[in-house]
Parts: sequence; structure tokens; C-alpha cells
Amino acid sequence: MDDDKLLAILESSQEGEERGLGPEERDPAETLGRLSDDALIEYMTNLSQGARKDFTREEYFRDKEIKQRERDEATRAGLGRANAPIFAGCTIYINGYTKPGRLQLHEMIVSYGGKFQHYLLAKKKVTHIVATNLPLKKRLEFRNYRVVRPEWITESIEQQKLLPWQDYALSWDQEQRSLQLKVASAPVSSAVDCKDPNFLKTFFENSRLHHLSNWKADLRSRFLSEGFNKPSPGDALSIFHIDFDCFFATVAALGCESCDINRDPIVVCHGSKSSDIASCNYVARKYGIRNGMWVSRAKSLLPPGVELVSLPYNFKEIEEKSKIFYTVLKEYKIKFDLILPISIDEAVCVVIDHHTPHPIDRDEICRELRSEIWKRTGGCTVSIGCSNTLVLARLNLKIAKPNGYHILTQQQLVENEADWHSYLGKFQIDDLPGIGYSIVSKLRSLRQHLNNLLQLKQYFHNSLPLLQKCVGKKTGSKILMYLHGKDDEESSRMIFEPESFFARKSLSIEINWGIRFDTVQEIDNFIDTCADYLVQKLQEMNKRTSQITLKVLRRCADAPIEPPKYLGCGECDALSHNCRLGIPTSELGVIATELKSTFRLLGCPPKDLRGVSIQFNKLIEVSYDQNENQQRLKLPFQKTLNFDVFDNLPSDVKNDFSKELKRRNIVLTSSPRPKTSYAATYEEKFMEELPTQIRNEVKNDLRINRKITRTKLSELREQNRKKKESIRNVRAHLLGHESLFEPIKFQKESRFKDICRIVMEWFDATLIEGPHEKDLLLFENYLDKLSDSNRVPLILRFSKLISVRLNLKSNQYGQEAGFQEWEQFLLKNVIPKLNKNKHTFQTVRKLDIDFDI
DNA sequence: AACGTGTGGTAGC
DNA sequence: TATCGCTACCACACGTT
Repeated sequence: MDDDKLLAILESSQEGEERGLGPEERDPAETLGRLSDDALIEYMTNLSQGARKDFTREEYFRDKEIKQRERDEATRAGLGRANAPIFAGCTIYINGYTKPGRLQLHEMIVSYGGKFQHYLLAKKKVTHIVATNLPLKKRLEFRNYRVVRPEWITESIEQQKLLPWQDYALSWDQEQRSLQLKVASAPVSSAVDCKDPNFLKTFFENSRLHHLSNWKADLRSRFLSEGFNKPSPGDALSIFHIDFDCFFATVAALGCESCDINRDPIVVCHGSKSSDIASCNYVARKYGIRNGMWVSRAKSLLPPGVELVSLPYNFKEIEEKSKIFYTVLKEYKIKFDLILPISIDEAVCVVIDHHTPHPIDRDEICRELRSEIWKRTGGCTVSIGCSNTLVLARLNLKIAKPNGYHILTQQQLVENEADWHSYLGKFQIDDLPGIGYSIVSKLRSLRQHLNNLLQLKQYFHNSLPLLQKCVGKKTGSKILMYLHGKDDEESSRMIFEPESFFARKSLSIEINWGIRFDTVQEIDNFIDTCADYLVQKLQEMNKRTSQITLKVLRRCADAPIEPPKYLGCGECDALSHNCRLGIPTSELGVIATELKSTFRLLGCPPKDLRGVSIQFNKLIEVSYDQNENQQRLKLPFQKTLNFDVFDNLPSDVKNDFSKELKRRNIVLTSSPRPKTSYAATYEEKFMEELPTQIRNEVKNDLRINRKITRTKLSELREQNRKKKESIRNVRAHLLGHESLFEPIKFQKESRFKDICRIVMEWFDATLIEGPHEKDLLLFENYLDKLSDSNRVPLILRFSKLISVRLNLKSNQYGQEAGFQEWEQFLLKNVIPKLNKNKHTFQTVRKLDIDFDI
């Protein structure tokens, strides 16, 4: 019966031709063979539950698509960075017969940075279609696409740049020509719909905060790669905190002929109403306008007759000015021991006093730096705060702004209490670094009218415990340090341990604007795009991650569907969940799968999703040894640690051991035996894939188990009994020990791992001409025995092995008869055996985890 | 006490 | 037309072992 259901689903995909699909898409066996493991399991689960929902053809293709994209990634990665990303941002579909052929074009596109769409299902995604001629039907279907001749690809590669597609358009009617014009006249793609594959790119291109963060990360990594002198604690220092005055606004104003930065209120922003003000000049500030304020509010602050000047961002120019800024600092006649990058327009320069033969003239340094930067940037002013501690340099900077400098040392200030008090009286509480509205409101909850630092000092003069109780232990002592003009431990790290302070410990992105989805599929696609972006960065850094966090913004129950800010996230609850990967990875497939499954765990209705954030938390440097299949980690343990040894340990010790092994990412191997090179690499591969997928199964199991608990309480006891029994048996069987059951033999082998090896070798040897009928019968016989004795997880293992293997080989052998016979066998003879005993299947699957730690 | 998780705050324009 | 509300890091509260 299950077979029938399966066939029915597969047959429904035979209608490929009518839907305008190429011939390749019509082979259902191939489709199943290429399913990801998770999709396969989900499918099997569905079958075993009596098809809870239809697993549609579209879903098959979508999943297949993901797999293929992963392969494309691998192809690209295999090339190194040899080819220019000519087709970056292009998603290309090839229709019908072409010259050069589909395969060659595919490779060209992928290796030059493009995306290849195997099917036209997700029509929105495709940016170009390649074809040489089109039947009438297709012309109609494609009339809204950019259809080009294959020469567009080949000649773009020849000339090493993306040629205008219009020159290669395969145009056939008026409509197509008008499309050409329309697209040609459109300035740049401004994908504001989060379902558009280019959304992430356009969003980031226009996001000031993204740029700020990105620039900062770049500056930090550059800082670490260049040399510096690290002071020792106790060294006398001169600290210059240098910062542009309203940087974005100044840069924008310099590029605007008609406006005067000293006369007009100028703001930098995208829009005209609910748009954030990135930066405003000091004329605007006079009216109470502030950075971060919405434009509408800013406008309302201006008196009648005064017009607000809104200027667009000029990120490129900003970058240029910043480059000049840092160059000036580096080339200054007095060599700074440290040039600490705070942000794109802000740096802290440190001179270790005893490094210079004569005492330095701080006034002169401030004056010279300011005028030099003003000259070289063509009119940007910086302000400088100078002192001998970081916190005072920052406070002095506040006094210096705009367009000035201020020098005062801690000794000068604290010497005379009256001076110190009048100094403190000049500052708001949140002028202190690291103190924002939240801490201020906590302090005010204790005493309403705390306004400036002097009042703060007087209120808490000697009561550290009270302060700490109010704002937390560290924050409390930090504030008290600041009130004496000293740096706390954490900010001192910037100077005394810059290597660790500026080292990257995590990698993340978040998008909390423009997020409006309807279905989980769309979100999956978006997560794929995000993961793709992050993984690329991760690989560029030559790192791997072992912990991933997904954070989601979910519209508050009582918040309006559309918030006041256009496409903003509005009022949201933040939900986050992290998951650990058994083995550090930088593989897109593993990471994306994990994320998508985590999203489901968070249980946010697709329509209420307002923000997505993905973080890689534990980053690990990839060493050469790790590249070599992590041999180094394993080898020292291989002699002493194998399953047999492990299994003989007392159970409590075993528990400790497994935790420690997990922490160190050490995978237990089977007992030493001469391995063929193939078996070794295969095993590695398999082991590597297990942990993450097994976790997904657990999640699935939990869900299913809950369901069972609710509906079939009486069966639960029996299930548990069975489960315990089979844990013993399966373990024993896998380890080749005595068991309640006779060990089941196949080809004279009884150890499961050995049987796997044989089957895989057999599989590889028969990929072309196909397995012999008699052999298949023997194997099926073995599977039946497994099934009869309740050893369903082992059958599941075989399904996985074969499916993974098929996937691996599909590029090379996909067309071979043997390949297709194996697919059929998996489909008709292996998978159905999983459903013989539903409950056992569902619960026993969990054994895999117990076993593999 | 030592660790892990999820949440929240802060900084740059 | 709108609009582009990022991201690294620390600290905290609370839970587990």
C-alpha cells in the first residue's frame, strides 16, 4: 500500500512536459535518489504516519535544487579563487539544446560566480534564460524574461566581464524588445521584496549600520595584521581620541554644491518620513535634531521657514575619506605606538611616553593632525580629546566637539576636587562609555533626578554595593572607576591586550527590516541566502564554526501587522536558540539544514516573522591537519579508544567520557583493522554527516513522541520495554557482541560496519552495469531478516548509505543503467521495509544517538 | 564553583 | 515614493552539574 502511495506521488511528477520542464526533470527515481537525507527521512516519516501531509513534487524539486546548489558551491570551492565572479548576482536557467551544451554552460556559470537554476519552478529567482531557439509555447512562457543566446556566457568569460545582455538578447517580438528597454533603463536592481534573491545584497548595500559594522570588522582585522607596540601596565601614556564631526553629513555636504554646512540644517537619510537620520550637522542639532531620529520628527522640530536639507548616503566617498584619515595617522611624524580603530571615522592613538626622546607636545599633535586631515580630506573636520586614560580622552572629546580639541590629564583633574567636580558637572550620565538609556533608567529608579556625573558621584560616593545592586556587579564598579577618571579592566584591554580585544570571536548577520514572508518555504530560501553569505565569509577567514544561533524577531501579539516605520519590524519579541555541531564545519549544506530546522523549533508563524539573525558563535581556525579529514585529532586516540574498549567501561565513567569526547570533537572509531583507503574516507564522510542529522531526527522524534504520549498512553509502557530491549540488542549487534538474537550474517560477515563496507564496495563496482539479480536477492533477504528482528535502524542506515552514495555519484554516473537500478532498489526494496513496524521505527531511531554518542 | 543558555544593552553615523 | 532598524561583544540572570 505504501508502495502504491509512493508510486502515485512519483507518477504525478511525470507531467513534466506540460509544465514546461526539460526532459531531465521527469525521472522520478532520480528525484528520490537525490533527496537530502533529511528530506528522505521526512518522506519516510510521512509514509509511516499515513501521509500526514502530501509531500509534493514541488518540494522534491526544491530540495533537489538545494542539493545541486551545494554541488555548485563545491565546484566553485574546488576551483579556488581563480575565476572572477563575472556572473555574481545572476541566476541563470538553460532551456533546450544549446551550443556549448548544457553541462559546459553550467560549469562556466558556476565557476564564474553565477547561480544555476536547474528548474524554472521558482520563476522569480531566474534573472536570465539561455536558449538558441524557442518554440512558440516557450516564447509565450518566457516573454517576461531576459532571454539570451549562449554567446552571452562565452563572450562574457572571454572578455572577463559581464557584457550587457541586451546585446545578446534572443528577441522575437515587440513585447520582448520593450522589456529590454525597460530593464535597460531601470538604474540598478533595487530588490526591496525580501522574497527576491537579491534582497540581502541590496539591503546591505544601502544599510548604514551594516556598513558601519563591516568597516569596523575590516579595520580590526587590518589592525591585527599590522604591527604595533603594546604598552605595559604602569607605562605613562598619551591617548588621543580622534573623531570626525558629523561624518556622514559632512561628506554628503561636501558633495552638494548648493548647500552650506554652516548655514543649512542637513541630515543624511534615505527617505522622507519614517527614515532614520544617520547623521545631522551642528546647525540641525541646534534645533534639537539628533542622529537616529526619524526625518518626520526632525522636520517638526524646525521653525516655520527653515527647510530641512536631506542628502543621500555616499558610502563610497565615506570610505575614501576614512582611508585618508587612517593614512594621515599612520604617516604622522610622531609614530603612534597604537592606532586603535574604533570605527570608520574614529580612532584612538596612543603614545607610550618613554618611547619618545623628548616629552611630546600634545597641543601641537592635536593642531597638526586636525589641519592635516582637514586639508587631505578636502574639508572634513575632526575633533580630538586627549588625556592619559581612555575614559577621560573620550570625555575630553565630548568637550572638544565640534571642530576643536581638549587636553586634560587625570592628575590635573583629580588634584583639585573643585575642578574635578565642575568637570563632572558638564556631563550627562550617558556620556560615559558603555552607559546608555537602560542603565541610566536603572540609576534613576533609585533616585529620580540624577542628571549629571557630579550628582551621580555625590549620590553613590562611597556605596559601591548599592550601585552594584542597582546596575550589576561589573557595571557598578566600572561606573565608580570612571567617576575617578580611571579606566576599568575591560576597556583597558583595548590598550594592554589589543590582540585579544580586536580578535574576532563570532560572525553573524541580522536583517530586521523588510522581512515579510508568507510561507516557510520562502523563509527557507531566505535562510539559504543568508547562510550562503555567512559561509562564504567564514571560508574566506579560513575558519569553521561549531555553534550556531538563530534569532528571530516575532511580531508581538498585540502589535499592528504593519508598524509605523515602512517595512520596519515594529514591536517584536526576540526568540533565539543555539545548536552545537558535533564537528566544526564550514559547509553550507550542514549549516543551512541546521538553521532551517532550528527555525521550525522556534515556532514562529511565517507571517509574524519580522527579523532574522544568524550567528556563528564558536569559531575555530582551520589547520592543515584538520583539512586532512581531521586525522590529527583522531590518530593519537585510535590505539586506545575504540568502541569495544569504550563499551567495557562502567556506565558512569562512560558517561563522563562521552561528554569529554564530544567536547573535544573526537569521534570514536571502530576497532583497528586494516582499512582499504576507500573504506577509510567513506567512514570519515559518513561520521562527519551523522551528528547534525541525528539531531534533526531527535527533534522529529520528540515531536512524534509527544503526539504518541497524548494519544496512545497505554502503548507507551510497552514501547519503553521494547525500546530498552532493542537498545541492548542493537548495541550488541553493532559491536559484534553476543546478543539475544543470533547475529545476522551477510556475505559471511556479522559486524554491521563490515557489512556496510561490503555493500558499498559492491555498490561502487556495479554502478555502471548494475547489480546482479542474485546478489540483490541475497541482500534483500538480509534486510528482511533485519526487519523481522526489529533492527529497523540498521535498515535506515542502509537507506542513508545508499542515498548519500547516489547523491555523491549522480554527477558522474547519473545516466548509467546501474545507477538507476540502484535507485529503483532503494525506492522499492529498501525504503518500504522501514514501514513494517511503525512504532519500532519511530522510537528505535533514537538509538543511533545513544550509540554514536 | 564552574559552566551553558537565552536575553539584553551598547557602540559607531 | 516609502525605505534599507547592523553586528560584535560583554554582562547578567538563571539553570545544570
